[in-house]
Amino acid sequence: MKFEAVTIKDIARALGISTSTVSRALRDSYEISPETKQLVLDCAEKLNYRPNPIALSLKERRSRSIGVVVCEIANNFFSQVINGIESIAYDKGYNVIISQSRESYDREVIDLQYLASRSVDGLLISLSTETNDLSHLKALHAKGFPIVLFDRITEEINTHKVIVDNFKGAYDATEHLIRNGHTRIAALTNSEFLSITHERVAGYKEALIANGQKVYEDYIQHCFYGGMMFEEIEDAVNKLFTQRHKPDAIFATSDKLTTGCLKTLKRRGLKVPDDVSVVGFSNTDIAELIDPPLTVVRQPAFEMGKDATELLLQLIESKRPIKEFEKRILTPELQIRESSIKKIFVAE
Amino acid sequence: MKFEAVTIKDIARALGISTSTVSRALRDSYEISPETKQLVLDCAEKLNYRPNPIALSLKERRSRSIGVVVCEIANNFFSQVINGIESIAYDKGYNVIISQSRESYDREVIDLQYLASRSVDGLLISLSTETNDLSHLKALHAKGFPIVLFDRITEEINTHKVIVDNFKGAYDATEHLIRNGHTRIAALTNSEFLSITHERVAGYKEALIANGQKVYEDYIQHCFYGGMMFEEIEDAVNKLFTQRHKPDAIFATSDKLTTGCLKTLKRRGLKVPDDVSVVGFSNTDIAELIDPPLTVVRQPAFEMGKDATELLLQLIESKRPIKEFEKRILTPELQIRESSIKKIFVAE
DNA sequence: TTTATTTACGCAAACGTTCCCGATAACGAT
DNA sequence: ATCGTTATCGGGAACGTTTGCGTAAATAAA
Repeated sequence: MKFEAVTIKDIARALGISTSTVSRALRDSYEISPETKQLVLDCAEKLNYRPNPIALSLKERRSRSIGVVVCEIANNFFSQVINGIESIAYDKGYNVIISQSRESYDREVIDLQYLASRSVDGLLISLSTETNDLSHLKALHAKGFPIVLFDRITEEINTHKVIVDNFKGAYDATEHLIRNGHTRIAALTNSEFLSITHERVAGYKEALIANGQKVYEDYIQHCFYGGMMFEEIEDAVNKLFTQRHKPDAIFATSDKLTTGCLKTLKRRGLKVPDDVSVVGFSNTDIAELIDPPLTVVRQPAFEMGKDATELLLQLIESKRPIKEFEKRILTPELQIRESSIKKIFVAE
Repeated sequence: MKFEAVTIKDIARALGISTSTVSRALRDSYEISPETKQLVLDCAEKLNYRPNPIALSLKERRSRSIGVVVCEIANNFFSQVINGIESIAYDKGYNVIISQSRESYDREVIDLQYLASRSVDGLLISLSTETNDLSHLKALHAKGFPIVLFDRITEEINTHKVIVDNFKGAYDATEHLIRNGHTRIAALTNSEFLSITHERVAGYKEALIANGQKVYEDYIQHCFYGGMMFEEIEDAVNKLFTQRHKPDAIFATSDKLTTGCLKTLKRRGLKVPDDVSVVGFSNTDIAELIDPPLTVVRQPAFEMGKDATELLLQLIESKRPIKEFEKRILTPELQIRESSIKKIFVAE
């Protein structure tokens, strides 16, 4: 179905004047007489004229839209980030175009190519768990295409970045478990390619060491696909419980891993926190409703989206090339609830 | 920062041929010699040429993008719908542009204007809870702009629609509560403007009547803003418990209302299901982890997104105006867990 | 050899805007 | 009467592509 829209030409024809005059009248140029302006304005109103953003984009060589690539939309953390992105973009008159990589490197490359071929003015991206090779991003970045990295970043590209203090988040969570008497703390985490994995595992290890506990590599389970299929998490948790010394606590480093872990434990009939304590990175808004109420490391997701978008628009709208880049590090919050408090010390 | 891209002209200049030849060579036209084609292809490859989708959009008067308006992205149900939308759009080479109305009528109108001014080829929309006047949608629809309504629809506009069987979902949920011995079932629901409110409340009432129970209007609490602010839900729940006969069960008709209801009950110290049972529409993926495991009416959100997008693309890509419209009604699923099972009948 | 057909390419218009240059007319100043 | 201003408008190129039409050369048919 073709949907015919009224253009500046229609107004010109209706009024018997030129398109240039119409254009200028609409933009309130000084070289158009007040009478003509009013005529044009009235006519535009009557015909319900709307400027064609595509023609404008072509002319101005900018689309006033930004691309977003995340692994998944249906995820508490990322949907909150997108919320933040949209809030800023909306205020500044930018459209938001969203792509999901679904944790696939190939899709990430395709998404990037697609978005970057000048249909968007800039890009916000959180890397997929499969992504190791960064040439697709580097090529774009080298050409001067505005990119801001958030959450899952890489040091290989010199641009604005927004993350949370993952080390601190993991350190605090682990130390909290230690202070509550846990001595065999396992970590359930993402692919080793990811920056967040490194930072969070480092925080976890450092907390163990600082508190005189040893790091057992067998206690660290990686989920290469970030738990995109449930079996992956199930296998990882099961491996944890086939060790000679079963863990007495699990630290999960992402939203999906945390809920996947809890489901697996429940299905195995393991009680939290009696049999095993759990604390995880999560942005769910019903942590308090979970059985038991879940101790989480909560990220300021909305803030992250806002900050990343502000930095991107700054990049896009700057006249001269920017050479100094910023790395914003937001602070995660440890929300302590019952899932991480060993009952044995409390009971009678 | 300007980001210069290589165009068809650059290739033409480099090869000393015309732009038409380049264009035709790239589109593998029969009237270009194999040698020239190869030359052009090689050159395009070397310069890393990407066609400019904006120029194409202007030429073809279509943008290959669709607009989506929902009240909120950070919501289990809607993010799953968007997931479905994106999956189809991606396959068909369409971009997805997302706007949030945040349950505000004014923002919905603005979003619509913005998207519809020919930057998108069609629109998927779920109405905001505030929306009563539909003239903004009607005007667009009258001009032949392709629109598909989903979830919160209206009968005032004749186009494709995709919903779930809200009546059945509510009926089944209510009947389930009745069969489990509940006699004072309250309903926590959205604004009366919304189609889903009507349908779900109707199902609730019908189930009561069919099972010989009376309908008390005081047991039906509406949240005009759909629970966008928590206090709204809190107030509604509190009102329920200031009745002379306190309800022994609550049926909540949306994701946000369900979780908000549970939070309020928890904060009031009311036990579910001992003090009051709860069943609600919800697409959370951790219903089983909630205390107690939550009985939900789950909507096939991903399917809904897919179906709506398929219908929209069908509308967009059809040569002649479509006059026969479809209303797809998907089936919701009642997932029974413990939150709706009165313990008193089970105990000792 | 002449004519008709094919092959392979270029010209230019078009999509909807903006904006640089002119162009015209009216008017006051010389 | 001539000139410079000012006010007001139109012509046309440009953004990157596609495509109808024209046309030259090469080939085939007569």
